[in-house]
Amino acid sequence: MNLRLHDTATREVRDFVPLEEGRAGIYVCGLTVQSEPHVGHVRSAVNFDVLRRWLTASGYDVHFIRNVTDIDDKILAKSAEQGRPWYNLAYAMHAELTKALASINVLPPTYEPGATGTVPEMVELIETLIERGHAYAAEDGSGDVYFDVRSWPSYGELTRQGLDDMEPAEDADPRGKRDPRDFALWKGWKTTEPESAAWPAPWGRGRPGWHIECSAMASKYLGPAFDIHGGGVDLRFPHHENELAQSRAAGKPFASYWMHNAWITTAGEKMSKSLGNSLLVPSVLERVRGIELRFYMVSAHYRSHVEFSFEALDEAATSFRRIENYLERAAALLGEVPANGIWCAEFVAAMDDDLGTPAAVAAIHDVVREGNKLLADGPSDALRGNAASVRAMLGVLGLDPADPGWSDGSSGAEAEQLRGAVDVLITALLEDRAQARADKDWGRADAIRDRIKAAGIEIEDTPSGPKWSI
RNA sequence: GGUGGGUUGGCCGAGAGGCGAGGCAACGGACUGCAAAUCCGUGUACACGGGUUCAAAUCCCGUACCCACCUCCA
Repeated sequence: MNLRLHDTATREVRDFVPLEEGRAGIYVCGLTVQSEPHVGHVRSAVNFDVLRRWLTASGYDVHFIRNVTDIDDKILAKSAEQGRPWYNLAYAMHAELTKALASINVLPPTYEPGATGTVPEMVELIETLIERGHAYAAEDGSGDVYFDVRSWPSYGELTRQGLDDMEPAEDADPRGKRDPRDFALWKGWKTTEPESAAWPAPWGRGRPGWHIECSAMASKYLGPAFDIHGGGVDLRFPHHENELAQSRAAGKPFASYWMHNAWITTAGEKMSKSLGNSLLVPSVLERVRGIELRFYMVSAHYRSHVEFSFEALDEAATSFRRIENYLERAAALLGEVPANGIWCAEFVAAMDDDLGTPAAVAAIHDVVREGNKLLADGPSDALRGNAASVRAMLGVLGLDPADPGWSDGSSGAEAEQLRGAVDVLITALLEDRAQARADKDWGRADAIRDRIKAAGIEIEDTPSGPKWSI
């Protein structure tokens, strides 16, 4: 079976046919770097990271471009509020985003262009649109340039909306627009804005409109036609609709497939406020590990709305530990298990069916159950193959616990040393307990175990002796 | 007004006409000195009302409720 993907433009799951055999170009709308990322923000990144990994695993040469919007109205407003330069805010928040994505093992894109670094290409694109009669400089002398939606008959094709059915924007200031639905390609500099937030252009200094940046960056790095364009559902309209219109109006075929991920929202209006900051990625990671947060996200289909709750998050973490425990016990028996095992047929079928990660995870659980049975019979090739298979499938989802991508500061040399020290101490206590057990002095044996437990360390008796874990 | 999505067992979360995905929790059993972990077993879930069909969570019609988006900012 071949990979099939849901295409927003056709509203159906279609076979994925790349423009060029064996190669896939993907453009994903990243974030506007205006504040710290919360779990909702990073879901999109995780979803498209899974797409990218599956394509790569399936043999495609993937070119993955994810942009950063580093200049826009919100950034200007927030930086003014905070009394710091806009570029400082954008830079700092970009760093936070990078950190957050690394903490959930999202691979760095092939390239991460920023809007401010692509201004000349945007100016070129706008010039083309003006030449072709699809854009015009505002008549009010503001220096704004607008896209002329009436000049593009197929406007609305992505979301299947007719221009005349759209709710008229009553509060919109028509300014120099010919039609209230025309959107800004270029925003003329205003005296209230910092001079550093403006770039030279034939229509006067100014800054790019929101939509033009993605058209320019996608074309620059992937070409006028590319395979997949992704982003959150809220971007379908107006952002993606506008990108599509302006790109096609400029003579570029643009994306073959449009993919949109659903949101994570918070439960109950009453709670949303109090949850507020606690949903920032670093804060969630005080409760669960990055790999567990990622597992939580991957457990739901990317097009399904997820209502975030800490209960569900904890449950997902418990579920993931079952898989992780299996791999640990297999490794204890076999030594290092290779990461290149085979994917089971159910897993492949699930992933090929529009990235059916919930079914893929179920397939992994089934293999783990088989593995747990094999574990009882001691080391074997079957066990090795099974564990390698689990690692391989987890790897496709970015969830292989042994992936170096999960190592952070806490698992460095210092942590290793600490672990060694704890091991010596616990081993001494376990020797006492073993003696007590040999003497059938259960009271003393359990007291030792309880004491260790009170320190936050669990003791499990396994066929190969007691094992400790934090 | 327009466009699209949703409502599944105690909980999370798949599926899209025909053997109850998977996980978490619970209960029973096996194993264990006791645990833990693991394995085996236990559920008559598809918002509501009609209809089509040998067969409907799944298709059709209607109803209710919820959500997203509708042109800088939404």
